[in-house]
Amino acid sequence: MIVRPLETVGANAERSRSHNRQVVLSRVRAAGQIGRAEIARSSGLSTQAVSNIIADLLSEDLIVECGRRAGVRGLPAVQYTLNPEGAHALGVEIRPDALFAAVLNLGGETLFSRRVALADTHPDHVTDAVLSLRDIALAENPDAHLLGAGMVMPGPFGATGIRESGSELSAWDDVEPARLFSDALNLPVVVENDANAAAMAERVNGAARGLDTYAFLYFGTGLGLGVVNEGRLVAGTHGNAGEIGHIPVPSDGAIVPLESAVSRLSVQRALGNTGVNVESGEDLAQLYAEEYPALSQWLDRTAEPLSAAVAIIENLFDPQAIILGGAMPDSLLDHMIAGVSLPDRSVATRPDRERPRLLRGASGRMTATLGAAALVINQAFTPMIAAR
Amino acid sequence: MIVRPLETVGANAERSRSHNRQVVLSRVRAAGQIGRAEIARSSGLSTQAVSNIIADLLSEDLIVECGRRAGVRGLPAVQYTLNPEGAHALGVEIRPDALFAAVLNLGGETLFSRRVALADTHPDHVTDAVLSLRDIALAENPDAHLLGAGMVMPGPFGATGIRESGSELSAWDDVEPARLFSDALNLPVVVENDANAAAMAERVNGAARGLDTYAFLYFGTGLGLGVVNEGRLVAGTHGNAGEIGHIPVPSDGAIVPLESAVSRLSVQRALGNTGVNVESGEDLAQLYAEEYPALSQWLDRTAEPLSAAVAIIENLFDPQAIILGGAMPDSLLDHMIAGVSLPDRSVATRPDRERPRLLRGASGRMTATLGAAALVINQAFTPMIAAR
DNA sequence: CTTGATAACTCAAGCATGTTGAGTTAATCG
DNA sequence: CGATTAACTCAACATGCTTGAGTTATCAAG
Repeated sequence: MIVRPLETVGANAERSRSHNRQVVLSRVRAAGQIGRAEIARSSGLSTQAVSNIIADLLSEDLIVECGRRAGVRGLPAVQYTLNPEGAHALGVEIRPDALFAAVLNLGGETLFSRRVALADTHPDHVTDAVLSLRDIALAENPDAHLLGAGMVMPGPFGATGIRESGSELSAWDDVEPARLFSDALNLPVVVENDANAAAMAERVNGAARGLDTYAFLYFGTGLGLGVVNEGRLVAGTHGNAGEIGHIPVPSDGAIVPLESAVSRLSVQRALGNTGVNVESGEDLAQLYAEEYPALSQWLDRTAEPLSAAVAIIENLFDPQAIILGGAMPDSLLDHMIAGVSLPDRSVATRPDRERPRLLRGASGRMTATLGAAALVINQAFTPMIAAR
Repeated sequence: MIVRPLETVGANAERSRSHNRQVVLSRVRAAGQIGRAEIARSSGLSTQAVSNIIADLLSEDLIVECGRRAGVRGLPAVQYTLNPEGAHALGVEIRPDALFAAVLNLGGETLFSRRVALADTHPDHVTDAVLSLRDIALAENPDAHLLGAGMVMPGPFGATGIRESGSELSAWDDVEPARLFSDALNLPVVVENDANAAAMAERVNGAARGLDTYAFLYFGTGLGLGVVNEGRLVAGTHGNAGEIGHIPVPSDGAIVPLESAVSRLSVQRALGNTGVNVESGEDLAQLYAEEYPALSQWLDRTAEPLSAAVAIIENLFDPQAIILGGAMPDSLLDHMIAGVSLPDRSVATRPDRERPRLLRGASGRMTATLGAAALVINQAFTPMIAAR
């Protein structure tokens, strides 16, 4: 029950059905409400096939009937919508010092979220902690029907050049986390890094609703980028794509790694130099509200490197939008977005845009955890033959 | 018969078969030679299903038997390989002043390539020219069985901020090229930009053989990037992903667009300042062999911006390799590759790498044209349910 | 108010394709 | 040389989609 096997797989009747169910579900989600004939037209399936699948989905409570469409000739089409409470997903974020868990429903609404401290990051101990959080979540939501679990772990995965001793969970190097948790939870498990997960959270219930090609600039400890292309994460060879914190950008006449200028750590350092210690997002929001000079200066200095990063992302990925979010107060995110100078010479400059090029996404310390669950929700809507 | 409809489509028996054929073909290509049972194991299909498909492929001459596997217990497995001459693809590159065409076989070998001058870039005229080139190609290769045609056109597509008046084919703005050529040629047609097409050429028969996640830095007029993630092109919202020429990079203390420092145009300008006019790749190769100072200096100056670009690509995409190619002589490409300083702090630095991080790809003015045909060849090996 | 057009939907038969399990064949191993 | 192993074939079977005829509910036109 592990995910990422990645090899494209052959189709048979059973897998076709599973694929078609997801095609139908994704149409229902995209449309909000929709009738069978319309799904059939847009999916290339016969109305009969769609009818059969709809009957299945109804009996599993994944969708519900919601009236009939009137105003046109012919038999009024019975409309269907997602039933948000029809299925749920568990999201877990593992950090060196704490464990976060959340439960989302199909509609992307948060039903549960919790933090527990983590004394020991050894895989066995983490597994126990995850199991007990799962139990608490299920005790508080007895009707939750878990489709699977998403796990967020500190990247980059495997041994790479970006190792910083101490900052990672070294005992995990020989463990295959997906298998470990899948066996422990007895659920399908997806593992992703924080930025990718957070990007998915925006798609399931956030600024990326309705988008399928976008990038999410995630403020974590450093800075990460989650890229979604045609509804699927661009993960790279080892799942380490989007390490945007390390790219060289201009800042005040020098070339620096992006996250040394634009990140939580960077603002903490800047404020620390003035003797101010920020612990939480609230502290930052407070200082921002007070127009604390060192913070304003730091924000001003993010404009240049951030603009460069935006230019890079837009030109390399041609996304529908770039979303900023994560561990940074909304007010600061908005300020940074306002400060970005969007180059006119960019593939993103088009006369027919109907959406801003930069958006603010979900922020706060649960962002990645919610994203972990969102990975599973998104999967429920992603047709599966021929790709993960 | 247009490609890029993009919406995931429902599966039925017929589409499953088509998908499975491509799964089988891709396994045969990947393995070089392989038996039915092994394909079955790796694809999740039954041996019987694979046998049936193999029988089809044999009767269509797409594969051929090539002996039996010996040395193991049990009935020796009959092995199959691709028949390179089993199918062919037409590639066409449209430039403002000329039309290039090529025919590739399934093995990626070039059977035909031709250039004709283009007096008029009006769609009707271009279509006529394409048709007559197709006729010549078929006359010289009467046994060619065309699967489809790939078209390369100057990007970016649609109206964007990167328009440079005159450099584009403005009469094309209201035309849907894929439909136009599909109707004219009566073949399935794929349209891509030059960098993306060139990237595919490397995969079909070049430096990216066996890779499925890589980036191709393409020297055209400017500089483009073709990104392949899990065997599929990352095209972006409007097919304009990979416009790497416009990203800001450091060069000699300044921040410049990458292609102002690293591109064909850039080297021409640098040499032009010394009174030398380079017309062709041969001129450049010649100057390089002569160690012409202005060229050496230009090459030295590419190292810094190119290194930045490589760092950006590696950290954003986590590819198996980055390939440099296009309109630049091999000797210059090699020199540039040697000059790139690969950061140790990168997701690409891993102990278990068995491939260089930078490779030289196909170069020359036909690169993109061959890539156009390669798009079609690649498609023949790409399972199709649930994605373009 | 009737009649026809239209479109969604259902039913049942038909069909393509994959699966299963019982043989068959041809190698290696002991 | 017999046992074992593994690839392969055959035929019955299962699944899930399609097709085409028939039903129902609405709108539009006379």
